[in-house]
Amino acid sequence: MTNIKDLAKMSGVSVSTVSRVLNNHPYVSAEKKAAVLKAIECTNYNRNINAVHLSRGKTQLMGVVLPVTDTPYFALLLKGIAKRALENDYKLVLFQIDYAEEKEIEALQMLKQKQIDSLIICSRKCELALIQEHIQYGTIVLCEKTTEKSLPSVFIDHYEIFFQALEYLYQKGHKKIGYSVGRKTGSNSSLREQAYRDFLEKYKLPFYSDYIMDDCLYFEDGEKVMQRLRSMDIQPTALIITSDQVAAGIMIECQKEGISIPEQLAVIGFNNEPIAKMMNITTIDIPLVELGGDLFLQAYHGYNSNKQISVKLIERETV
Amino acid sequence: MTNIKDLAKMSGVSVSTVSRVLNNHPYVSAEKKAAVLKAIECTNYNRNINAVHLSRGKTQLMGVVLPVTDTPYFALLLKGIAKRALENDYKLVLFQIDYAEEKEIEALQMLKQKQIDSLIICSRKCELALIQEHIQYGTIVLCEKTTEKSLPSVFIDHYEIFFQALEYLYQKGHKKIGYSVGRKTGSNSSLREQAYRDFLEKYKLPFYSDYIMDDCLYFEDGEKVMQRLRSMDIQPTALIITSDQVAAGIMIECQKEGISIPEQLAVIGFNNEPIAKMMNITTIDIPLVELGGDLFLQAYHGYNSNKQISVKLIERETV
DNA sequence: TTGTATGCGTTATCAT
DNA sequence: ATGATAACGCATACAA
Repeated sequence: MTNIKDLAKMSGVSVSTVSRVLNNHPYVSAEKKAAVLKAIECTNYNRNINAVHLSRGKTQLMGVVLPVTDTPYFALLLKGIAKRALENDYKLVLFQIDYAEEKEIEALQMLKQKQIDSLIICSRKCELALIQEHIQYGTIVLCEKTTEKSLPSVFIDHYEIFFQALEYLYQKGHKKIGYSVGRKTGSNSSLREQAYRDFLEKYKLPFYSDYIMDDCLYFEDGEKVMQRLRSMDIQPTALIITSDQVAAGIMIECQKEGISIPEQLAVIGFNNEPIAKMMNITTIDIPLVELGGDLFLQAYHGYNSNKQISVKLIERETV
Repeated sequence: MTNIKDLAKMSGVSVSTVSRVLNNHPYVSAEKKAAVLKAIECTNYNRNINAVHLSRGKTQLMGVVLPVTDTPYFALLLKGIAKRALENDYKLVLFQIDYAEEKEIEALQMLKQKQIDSLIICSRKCELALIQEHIQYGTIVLCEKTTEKSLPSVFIDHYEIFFQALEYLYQKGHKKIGYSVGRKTGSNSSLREQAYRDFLEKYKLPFYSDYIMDDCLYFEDGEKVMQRLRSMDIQPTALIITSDQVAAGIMIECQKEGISIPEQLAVIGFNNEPIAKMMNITTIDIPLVELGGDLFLQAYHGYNSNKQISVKLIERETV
């Protein structure tokens, strides 16, 4: 492997001059530049980027923490992040951590160790305090509401939108409303449960713990939801499902069983995934790709702000 | 930032001893080790990983090239890769390159520059010769049949399976068969077209160029397929669709229009995605997660082999 | 078992 | 405009 020292020797200049040519610095004469360029050409030279990183203290690498990549929510978020990364010539280090907290901490470690310049945490499991400790080592951006915690974030207000969806169903006459989430852990789920409990409180409605169904991430989980529904003494008349693909699974299951939607069961999906449009599912439109892009840009520029992304309910035919 | 030099000074040993402690080398006395450990504790020391990389010439980073991450095919492949990476404590650098060849070359560059130790190319656009040139810099594993090109790979035989699907439809009485692909570029698509042409040749069937439909990646593209079908003078009686989610889109569209499947239109999907099971779609089962895992392991161990993953047709109710 | 000295490849500082 | 040299932080061959 040839290095700049070799190049310097070959082209009869110093290493500094070679470095200047490599980095397009001004103040280097045309002849010398040509000589260096020629040497680079001849030797098929390649810069050792690790040396550059060590010297500069930066890596042009951004970490992305997410539990899984094969659900629409995270896939679209990642799509938005990756798109902006591509535009800005930044590389992404993927931490697909499958809800393992220790791996989340590992990502924080990598920031500390300067292997990555910044970090986007799409879904958090560790304590906020731990994240706080690490912001000194690089930019960290969260995808949850952190306005009062002085941590950078781009987020949607899950409490607000969930409450809104519940109100919508209530206006339509529903009093027994269940819902599904991906995982019970995570700040989004907490916010949703809070909204749910506040809603019940507001209208003096009873709380049934089995109305909250977790582990609903994939299409086929729609089947599971319907099974659970059957096992309930008092069945809900409406469901809020936090992914359209799960909602679609429910619809297909209902079709098989002859349950008519929305007459016998109302369904609100989430994300406004393409499948929601095709199957006419009433849903919450969340601009996930845009959200991902904003996450990237905020991490990229190191802004310490909190940006809320607005969402809206799209009325279709399942309520 | 404290470094090993500081630690050495603090604990009254040499930098080498500190390094040994850091790397769990044997032959270091308990007292000195304790002293170093204490110094590490006190100073909240962190190793600068870039310096380690420079010194070692390795980064523990593996690159993954793929066009998009939000289609089931690539999402599941990535899932398999990420799973193995997690197990083996390896980090992934994601090149979500959106079919841009120059970005593919950039990944090759990063291998050359030692920013990544190895590279998995899930979908290729650049010349094989270019890849050949780069294997000297690190392990590269492809996800396509490369048996004769002496390039490492884990693959499925798209020609064979496509031909088999065509034969299956022919046995069922279909003579006008169309198909869809994600992109026309890419080796998989070429193989499929070859199988298609050979099939037509074998049974002396006519070739209609509009029977090959590209840009079918997402659920909503099912709508597009049906539109194209309507515009044809002679409509196919059967379709091979290279993603179950597109096939699902087609089924929903057909349901809306009152076209009965398989009576009026037969459909074979691909990948055996969860949606295929729920909607009873006849499909080609491809163990994508396993395939992804094998891609990782081969890149990880640097094996120079060619592993074929077997697939099978799953008969359900759409043919 | 421990320490010294050198290398890794580049950038940055400071002369000239 | 150019060059010498000192960082950057760590690993390791070699000597002791």
